[in-house]
Amino acid sequence: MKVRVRFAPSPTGALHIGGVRTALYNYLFAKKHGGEMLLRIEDTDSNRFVAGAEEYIIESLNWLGIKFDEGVGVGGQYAPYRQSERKDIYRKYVDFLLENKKAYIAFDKPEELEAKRNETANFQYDASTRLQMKNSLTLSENEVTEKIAAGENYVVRIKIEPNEDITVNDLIRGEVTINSSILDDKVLWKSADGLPTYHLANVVDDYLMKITQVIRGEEWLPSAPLHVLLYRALGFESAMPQFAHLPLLLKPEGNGKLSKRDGDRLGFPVFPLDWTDPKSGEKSSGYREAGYFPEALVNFLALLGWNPGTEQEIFSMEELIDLFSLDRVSKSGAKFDYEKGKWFNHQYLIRKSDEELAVLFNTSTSLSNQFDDATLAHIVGLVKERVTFVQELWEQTAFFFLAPTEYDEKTVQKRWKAETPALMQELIVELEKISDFSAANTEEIILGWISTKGYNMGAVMNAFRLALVGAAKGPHLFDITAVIGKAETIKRIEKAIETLK
RNA sequence: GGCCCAUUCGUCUAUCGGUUAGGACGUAAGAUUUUCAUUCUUGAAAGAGGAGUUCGACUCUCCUAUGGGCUACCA
Repeated sequence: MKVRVRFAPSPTGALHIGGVRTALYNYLFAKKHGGEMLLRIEDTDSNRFVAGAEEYIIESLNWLGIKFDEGVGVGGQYAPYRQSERKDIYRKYVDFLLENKKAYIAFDKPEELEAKRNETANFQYDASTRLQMKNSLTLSENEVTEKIAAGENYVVRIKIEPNEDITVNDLIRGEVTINSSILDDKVLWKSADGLPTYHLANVVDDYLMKITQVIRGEEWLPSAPLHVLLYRALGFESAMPQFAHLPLLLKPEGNGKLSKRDGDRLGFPVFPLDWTDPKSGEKSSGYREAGYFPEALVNFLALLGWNPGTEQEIFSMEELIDLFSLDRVSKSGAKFDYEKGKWFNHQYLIRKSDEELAVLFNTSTSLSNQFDDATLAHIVGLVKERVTFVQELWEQTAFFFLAPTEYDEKTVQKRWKAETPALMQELIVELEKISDFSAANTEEIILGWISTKGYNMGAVMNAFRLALVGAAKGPHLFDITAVIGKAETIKRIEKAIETLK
């Protein structure tokens, strides 16, 4: 049977990083088995619908290279893929359940239920209580039809038979068994917006869309037995998909799972892309805008809860697909370690060619075109080991483009002594004599000059660096002089002498 | 409260009854370097606790503890 999985987010805001990982695992699993993945939008809660969320989800996954074979934005033979557009389909199945006494109609109002919960500790709408409530089990058929005819609102609840052990065979956790008595008669059809709840819509759609594996977060594990019961009641049991409940992504400190509401307050983005909440106007940053490479984020996320059992850390999407397996997914939640995420980005950055980085660098800053492409690539290559993000390249290379306007005070105190100006004057004289200003040649001549004169290497070189860079940092000094050239090198030394005295 | 899931260095993890418990991030020290960084070397750092099962448990079972999830006409 062809593997078919789905990623089924709810458009209630930006997709967070945990959702991204779920999508990624679904994708890896599907591709590993030559199967298909579809995108279904679970918008059955009209109250929580957020404009733009659907587009955001699609753009995010697209950026990360997680591609759908079918679904919203792609189309396919099981369309529509937006649950709000499938209302009539669900209604048929609810009616089927009603006819077969697997579900019943209930008229209890939210306030009445609320009151019941307040007066009875651990109140649950189930086999032990439903006969005390207002529903088609306690009311006569006439009363029910009259109420409905009178326009009274009602919900449809599943009728859970008590005292039955229900076992869910989870691909990650093995057998999970619970007794049906602890389950409540969940609402399947809401009166508030005339739409099914997640449970019903989810089961019906997975069945109709021929889903073979349901790979979702662990927060769904408690309701998995309910879903199994729903498959049975609907007569879908023989086509029931397998379940795999993924461990959750946890906050780095304190406790709880990572959630949308964390925004930036944890000190790092929880969203793939920048996001502005349309209602509150609150802005949250995303990994893309923070400077992450999509491959790096994918690699980092893939390893949060899964590993191939080897000591390899860097994987391309193709390698991940090749190696992925659900039985190597861990069972316990993973705390999110942002520092490690940065390391992954650094690894991807240093693996990029100087030319490729130069292009990214060039577009990320608005520099003057004082250097040609080859020189720019050369400059980037000199410093790329030092940075995590492309946008950090500027602070590491600014002195190639601009002469220092100020000099780091500590370095001045340490490296610029009374005798330094005279030394620098001599250095200028030596530099003037050099015709081949390449790094190697300049270095040979200057170091030779220092040693024949018996000067202190550190005294000359550190002051020289201070004059060129303005601080005690930067790559090999003669790599800098070769790039900026003889005239600029001398000019900077003269300026330092003048400024620092 | 009830139910479910989990538990190896600070963090992500390897180990599928017999290992000096390995790797990575982070961290400490040292080396290299004319600066800073890189790089390299080395170090510190873990099986929650208690009972079993077994010749032998990190690994299997149970209990406890801790963490997490769920417990809506939200997903």
